[in-house]
Amino acid sequence: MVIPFADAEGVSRATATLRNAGLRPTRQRIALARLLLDGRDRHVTAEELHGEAQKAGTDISLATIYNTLNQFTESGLLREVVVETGRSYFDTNTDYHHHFFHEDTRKLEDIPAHEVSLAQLPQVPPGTEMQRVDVIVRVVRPDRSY
Amino acid sequence: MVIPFADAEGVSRATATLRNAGLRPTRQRIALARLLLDGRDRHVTAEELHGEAQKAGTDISLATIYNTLNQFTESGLLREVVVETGRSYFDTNTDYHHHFFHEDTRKLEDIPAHEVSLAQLPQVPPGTEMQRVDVIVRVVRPDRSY
DNA sequence: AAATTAATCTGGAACAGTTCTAAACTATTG
DNA sequence: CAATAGTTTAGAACTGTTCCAGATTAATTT
Repeated sequence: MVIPFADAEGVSRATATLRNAGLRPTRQRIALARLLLDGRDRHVTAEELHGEAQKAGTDISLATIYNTLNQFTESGLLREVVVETGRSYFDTNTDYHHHFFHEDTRKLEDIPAHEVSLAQLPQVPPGTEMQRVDVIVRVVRPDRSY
Repeated sequence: MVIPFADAEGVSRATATLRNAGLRPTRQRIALARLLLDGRDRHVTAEELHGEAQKAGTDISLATIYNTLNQFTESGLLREVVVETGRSYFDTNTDYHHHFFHEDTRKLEDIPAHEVSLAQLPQVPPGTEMQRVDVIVRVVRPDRSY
C-alpha cells in the first residue's frame, strides 16, 4: 500500500517554492511541484505528467496540468522546449543549457552547458534584442539495415 | 489582367527541378515550385503558401499544399524549421544556416552561416549519430512602456 | 471559526494545424 | 489512346492545446 505524499517535507518545500513564485499553493500545484521540482533534470509533456500524477494517486484534470505547466513556465520554475510541432516539452532545468533530441524516441536530453560553446553570436536585427538562444542537436540511432 | 504563369521559362525550370527530385511534375507541384523555389530565401507556413497560390490564380487544396511541402522537404528542396508548437515553417534555403525568430511577429529570418559559429560541439550520446544542429536566436522588440 | 471573496479547478466543448481516406482525376507508359 | 500507377481533393478524423462557465477551495475578513 502506497501512501501518496505522506512526507510533510516535500509538501512544505513545494509550498514554499510556489509561494516564492507567487502561486497559491493548491492541492494540485503542490502535487505537481513535488513530482516535477524535486531537483531532477527532466523533460515532460503534459500527457506524461498527467499520467504520472494519476499513478501517484492524485487526480488532476488535463486542463489543470496545462494551466500549471504554463504558470510554472511563466514564473520561471520550468522552461519550455520546442523541438517538434504539435507537442510541448517542459524542462525542469532552467539554467542555461542546450539539448539533444532523439528523433527516433522523441526524447530530450540535456547537453551540459560547457559542452557546447557558441564562439560567435550574430548581431541581432536592428530594433530587437536577444531573448534566448536555443541549440538543438538532433540525433538518431543509425540505420544498420543495409 | 493577370495571366498566371504565362512564362514558359519558369514552368520548364520548375519541371526540371521536380524531375530531378524524383517528383512527377503535376500542375500543382509546378505552381508551388515556381512560387517557392525561385531562388529567394523564404520561410512559409502551409496556410501562407495556400493563400499565395490562391492569389496567383491557382486553386490548390490545403491537403495538397501539405503533401507537397512534405514531399519537397523529404526530397531536399525545402527544410522544415520548428520554432513554435502547432505551426510548421518551411525554409527555401537548404544550405547550412541558422535562424532568428521574432517572437512578436512570429517571423523567421536567416542568420548568415558565418555569423554563428559553434566553437565546440558536444559528443553525441552513445549509439547515436548527429543528424543536424539547429540554432535559434529568439529576439523581441524591446518593451519601452516603462 | 463562519462568512466573504477571489482564485483555482474541472469536464467538456472548441480550436488550430495537420494527416488521413476513398473516390475522382491526370501524367506516364506501352 | 488505353491501361496503370501516381496524384489530388473535400471532408472527416485526429492531436495537442485552450477556452468556458459552473463548482470548488484557499485566503481574508468579521
